Amino acid sequence: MSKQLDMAAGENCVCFNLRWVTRAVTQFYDAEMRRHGIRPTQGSILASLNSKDSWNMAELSDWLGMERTTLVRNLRPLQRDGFVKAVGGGRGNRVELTITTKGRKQVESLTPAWKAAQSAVVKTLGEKRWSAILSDLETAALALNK
Amino acid sequence: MSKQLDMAAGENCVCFNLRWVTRAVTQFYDAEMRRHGIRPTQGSILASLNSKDSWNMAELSDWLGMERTTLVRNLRPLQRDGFVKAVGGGRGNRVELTITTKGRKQVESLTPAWKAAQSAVVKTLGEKRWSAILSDLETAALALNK
DNA sequence: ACATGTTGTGTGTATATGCACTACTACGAC
DNA sequence: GTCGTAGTAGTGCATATACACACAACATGT
Repeated sequence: MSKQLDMAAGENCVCFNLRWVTRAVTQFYDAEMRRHGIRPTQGSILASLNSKDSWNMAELSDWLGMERTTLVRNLRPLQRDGFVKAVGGGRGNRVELTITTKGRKQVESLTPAWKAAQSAVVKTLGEKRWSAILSDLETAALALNK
Repeated sequence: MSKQLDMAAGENCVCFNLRWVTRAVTQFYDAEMRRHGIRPTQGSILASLNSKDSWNMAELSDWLGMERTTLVRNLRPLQRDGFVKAVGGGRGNRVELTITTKGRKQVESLTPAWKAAQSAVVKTLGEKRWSAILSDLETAALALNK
């Protein structure tokens, strides 16, 4: 049987459905990661910082697809907890963002929890289907950013 | 060429990718809807209220897949602006949530903006793929809620 | 009548998100 | 040199999110 949804019907709002699923998935990852004192969003930021020596604000926000001013605020708990160091910055000045040693340790100790969540989520549809979905969603998101 | 992603690699975190795409899609819908003074999340809530005469808090949060305490707060701007009426409520008492006449009018005047955004987003991948993706994502989200 | 468990609602605190706006720097045109 | 413009970073305000907790009403067993 086909699973066609009527995309002109309000109940099938792409935005609402994506937000709904994202809430559920985020809660699932969060449940695995919270005992390390790190949220999924923060984990993504740390992982990016861990993959390249130095970033400035605009570069990193671009990479993460996160609004620049959102990133400014999302970095604060990570700076407060000593996972990220920001040198320079202030109005008009470039800031140099780097992950600290403590931050790298956090990424490492976090990895098993992330893997557990990721693997459980991937199992729901299988790797192939998830790969196709993420690839399609990336296509859609990039098309909207034009 | 195949588009297989390595789902064990950190860059392909399902949570991060869903959050990223959802941010982009939400911004897109929001750009269409904001001139009506309504955000996408609020629109979803109003549309639900519009589809059934009376809800209480737990029912509606369940229907929306939105944490109950999140819904309590998300309703506030809608009550403040006179789109939703809450009768009863308070600690321990059931609340009866209903959309007002003003709320119904808002839903109607909002519909063209929603349709414009929905249609533009659907065009990025085509109706068929979006239907399949939403259907799969629903399967995944339900599996995680077990 | 009373204890108790279940259901239903709201608050405290913290993070996540983004538009409009401010403010400073750097650099090129002149 | 200075003037304008593009680039970069941060703030004000409002919404969105959810866990831990508090509290009230109700059913039910004793």
